[in-house]
Amino acid sequence: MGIKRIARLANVSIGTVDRVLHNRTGVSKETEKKVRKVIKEIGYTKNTTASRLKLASVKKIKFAVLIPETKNKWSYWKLPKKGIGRAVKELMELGVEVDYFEFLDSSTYKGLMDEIFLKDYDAIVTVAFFENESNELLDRANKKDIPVVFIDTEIELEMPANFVRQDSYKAGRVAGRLLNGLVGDKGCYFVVNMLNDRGIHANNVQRERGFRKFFEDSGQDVQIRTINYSLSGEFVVTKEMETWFATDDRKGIFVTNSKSHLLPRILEEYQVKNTFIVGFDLNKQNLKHLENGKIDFLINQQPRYQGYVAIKNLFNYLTKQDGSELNLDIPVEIMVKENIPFGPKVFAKMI
Amino acid sequence: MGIKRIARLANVSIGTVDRVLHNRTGVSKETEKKVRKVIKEIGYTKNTTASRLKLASVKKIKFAVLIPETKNKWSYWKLPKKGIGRAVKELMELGVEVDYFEFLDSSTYKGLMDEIFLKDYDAIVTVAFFENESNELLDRANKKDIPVVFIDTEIELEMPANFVRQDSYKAGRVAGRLLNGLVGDKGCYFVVNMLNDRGIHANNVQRERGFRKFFEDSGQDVQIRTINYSLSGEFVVTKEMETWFATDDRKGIFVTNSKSHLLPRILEEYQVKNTFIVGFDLNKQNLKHLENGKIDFLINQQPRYQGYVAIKNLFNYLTKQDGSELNLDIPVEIMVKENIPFGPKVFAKMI
DNA sequence: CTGAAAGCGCTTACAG
DNA sequence: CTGAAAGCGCTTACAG
Repeated sequence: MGIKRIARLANVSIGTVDRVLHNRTGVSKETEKKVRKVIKEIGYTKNTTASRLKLASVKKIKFAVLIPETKNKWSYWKLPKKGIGRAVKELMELGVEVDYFEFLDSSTYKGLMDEIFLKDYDAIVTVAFFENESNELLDRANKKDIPVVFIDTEIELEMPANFVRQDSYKAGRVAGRLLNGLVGDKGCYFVVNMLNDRGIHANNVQRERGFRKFFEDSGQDVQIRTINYSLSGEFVVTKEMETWFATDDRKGIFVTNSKSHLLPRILEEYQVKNTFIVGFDLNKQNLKHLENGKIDFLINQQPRYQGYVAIKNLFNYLTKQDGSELNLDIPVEIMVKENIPFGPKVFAKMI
Repeated sequence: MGIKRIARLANVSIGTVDRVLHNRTGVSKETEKKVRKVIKEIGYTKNTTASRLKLASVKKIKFAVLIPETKNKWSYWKLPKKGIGRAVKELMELGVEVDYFEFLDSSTYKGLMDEIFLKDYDAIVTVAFFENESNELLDRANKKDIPVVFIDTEIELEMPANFVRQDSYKAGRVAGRLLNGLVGDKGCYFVVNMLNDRGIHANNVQRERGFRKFFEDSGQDVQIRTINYSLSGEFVVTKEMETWFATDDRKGIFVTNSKSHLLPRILEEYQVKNTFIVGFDLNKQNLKHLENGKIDFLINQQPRYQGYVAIKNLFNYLTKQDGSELNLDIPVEIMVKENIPFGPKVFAKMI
């Protein structure tokens, strides 16, 4: 069982077996053939644990993680980072290390990317926010044969890439289904996009597309209006919103990002009743409103799990050539008041 | 770093360090104290991988899995078994082995339990279907210091026990929330329990309790009627069902087990319209009806994941004394047509 | 082109 | 009560 057995059966030393297994030079055609035959016959598979035990001390596996800043107290990005941290901790004794690089905008992204390529990382986990920069990173990584996983957001790139993210289009369809169930087929629906300094996010665009497609496919005669708000500065109620509040009484609002918690207070102020809300992400404010019934559904992207699984799967790829899960579709998890997770136990699944 | 360093710092041999670490006898108080001090100072933690690498060859970790029969083509129990298989495969190179025992009823359960205790298993994964037998198993395991994890179903036992299962009461509440959103507060609701030979299942009872509690808590004036059907033999439409079909036009049906797929055909036959259905489990027939819109929501218990995580967490307990996750609350996963997983990728999460 | 030896961190069996 | 040696399966550095 193992390299020793192969060596014995093939009548060579374990050093030679190792050379064949790693496709290293310095083995005669003859010997190689002999060894490969035995490997195949006994159905050898490498003991990754033993391998890493040895390598942990001499050849670390180093991850570069390039994500948005997490300094902000309620930063969403704390969550994937947490998942990454947990994965790294689990793999620490197998010689895994990580460096974090946190960007602010496309320019800092570029600068940190340069820094990353100066050192020799074995794999990169990042976020595809900027098309040009993402393409550059992927290109440079490919040339150096460094695997990359993009988490959270999928955008179209020039080369095939690995994404661990929720399918935003699908999530939008799910939101359509949920609101439709509550509001009915004669309703008036609103899609609310909250924009930050960078403008609208790729995920939000896809979510709206999916939402609209849901109603299109179902052949229902519903009205859907989109409202874009800028979140730079104070959140103010515009004229557009006021007319919106005055629409007939069956309403469904789909907030395409994590800010759905901004709506209930405003709706109350304007005495808008019977309005259902679907939003994204289990942040504290959103959960509060799910709890008190002012938000009806939240969609969870399992951000912790995304980070965790990106590292784990890259590790499997690097150590076992198992790249089967470098692309991962995170399920669209539907949360209501009654199934929100509390306590560490439930969250354990998502890490 | 490691046992060697401790030995050097404490001026003893690694053998002695090992004795202290494993609380073995044959170390003088003096030496022990000295060694413990160093261990504490350098914040030593054992390298589990190295440990298992050695032990894999001399001391296997053997799991006994005692679950209902999986022979039946569509057996639900194939799923946890699959998850268990995957976990065992992942841990194989660390010396993990498993034996499966499949029972039919309480008597075969008892017989297989006896068989299990004849050999020396390191841990047991089973299902708490039979109160007496479960208590006996737990008691005997406790006496031999063998950890046990019950999956799928939680029942009250005489001693504290580990459960990896979905909270059925909570799942019932979720079902209430979902149907309520669709049917409204003046609706008439039905709870349908499908009984097999063993009578009603503990999970079904809890699901119904949660469902009813949801409406009680929400203070809504709704009618809820329970109908129990025996599934032994043919599924027939009873007089009771017929009166039920004739009730006013807003209807919600909560099927407390995996058989919700039996209803759509019957409702059609009796021309019952506008009736919403919530059921459990992503079996093929249920998914078909979710797809074609005849079932509105399905609740997933992540059976694969339950099996997987039971093994993984028992392994962590046995090798790292980490028993923090032997009790696990599997999230109540809400499925609609738009977020049903297809293909292996998505299911990867649940294994 | 090939082999023998040392070592990763831990465990065990044996010697004293 | 304590230590020295051998070994888990793999990798590396060196010798020939």
